[in-house]
Amino acid sequence: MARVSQAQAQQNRERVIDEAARLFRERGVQGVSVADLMAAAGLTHGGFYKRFASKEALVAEAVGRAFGDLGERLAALDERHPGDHPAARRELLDFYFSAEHRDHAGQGCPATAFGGDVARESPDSPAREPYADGVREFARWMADDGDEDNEDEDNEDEDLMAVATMAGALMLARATAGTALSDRILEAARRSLCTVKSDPS
Amino acid sequence: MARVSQAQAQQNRERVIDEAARLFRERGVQGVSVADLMAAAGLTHGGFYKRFASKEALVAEAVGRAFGDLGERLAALDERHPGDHPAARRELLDFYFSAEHRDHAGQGCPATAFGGDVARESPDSPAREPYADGVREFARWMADDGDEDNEDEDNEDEDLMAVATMAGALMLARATAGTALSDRILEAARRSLCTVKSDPS
DNA sequence: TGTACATCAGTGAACGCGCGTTCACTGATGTAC
DNA sequence: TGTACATCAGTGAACGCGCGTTCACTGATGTAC
Repeated sequence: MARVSQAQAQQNRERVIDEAARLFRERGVQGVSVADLMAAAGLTHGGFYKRFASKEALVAEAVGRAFGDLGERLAALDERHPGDHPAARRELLDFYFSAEHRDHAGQGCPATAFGGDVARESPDSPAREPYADGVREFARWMADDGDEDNEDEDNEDEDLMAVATMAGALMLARATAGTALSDRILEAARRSLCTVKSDPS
Repeated sequence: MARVSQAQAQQNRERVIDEAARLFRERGVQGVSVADLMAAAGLTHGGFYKRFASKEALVAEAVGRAFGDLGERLAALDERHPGDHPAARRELLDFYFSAEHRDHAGQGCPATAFGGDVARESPDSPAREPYADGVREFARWMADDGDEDNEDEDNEDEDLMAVATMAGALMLARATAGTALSDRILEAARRSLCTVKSDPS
């Protein structure tokens, strides 16, 4: 097992990014070593720097990948509820505030899972751009009322706040996991957000 | 400089906890070494294990300290607005969503700054209890309408959601710091929360 | 109040370990003819 | 289509470094008389 076809090499690179997107969300950027990542992708650590400039560069790609996966998931929700964005949003919120989501950060919301880590990256860290882009897109999806045109500023605010409340509630629920408070937070969030925007405005 | 009076020793211990509460919030638990902490407190790292069982044990004390400081701050706000809790809450929110608060996590909200780290601690980590206690107390302060008695369940939900929105907005603002989005998030949060509860219910 | 000595807070060197990163090497892949 | 060889994806050992933790030591503090 030494040289490998270009197609295989590209696949290997993608697999490393996928594993990074999962493991970084689950254990934090500092909680996963380069060797861990490469092993998770079925490789040895030595080849890492053939494909990535540094661990920091991979973090940026992992953030982009995680938000990309979220985008695909959101698009799939819209396809399952054609012409009924509020229904898609309701289904998202149902998952978002589930114990399942709280207990599996690795497949979950990147805004929450990467939030603390990106906040502490240096101001010019390459991870910041994909993170901000991802949050913007996420808020836009929450806002999107099909093709209606009530896109005033107050609405934008409201949808940013929906994302903030979602990320905050999920973070608090995870940090208090195992207590009754954690379940209360998830329930309160579901109640709060599912009633605010689920009726056509 | 070797042995030191018991009073001095106790003061030194407190100083280490204070520095931990500050540095852990600023750089994250994994971003600060035991040697860093002891140096910040003006000591050498060797003596650490005379006062603390482990770094993990100090994390728990630092979380408790940070929430304790928050509690004192909230009490001081109430004293500055006697009999007018909504005004105290308004003043808190004004600070909470300020650029100052976003840019100085070390002195800021522990629910936000410790959230990601505590979420990733093991289920039986000693940091979890002070964290959950702190969040409960914080939500209770947000709820407290002086001595009125509209403490029904919906209200509890509402105040948990206030804390979730605050923590989420602050985390997102920090992770997107340096972009226009960050300022928009803070402004939207201020607008959203300052109007919801500032009028007497 | 003064002396003798045990205690122990803090020091600094050391421990094993895992980190991010580098590099000489290997052998299948891709290519030139 | 077949052969000869350069390329380079992945390997595994090694690098310097900083981590959490331990420990023998020091000398001022606290205490017994």
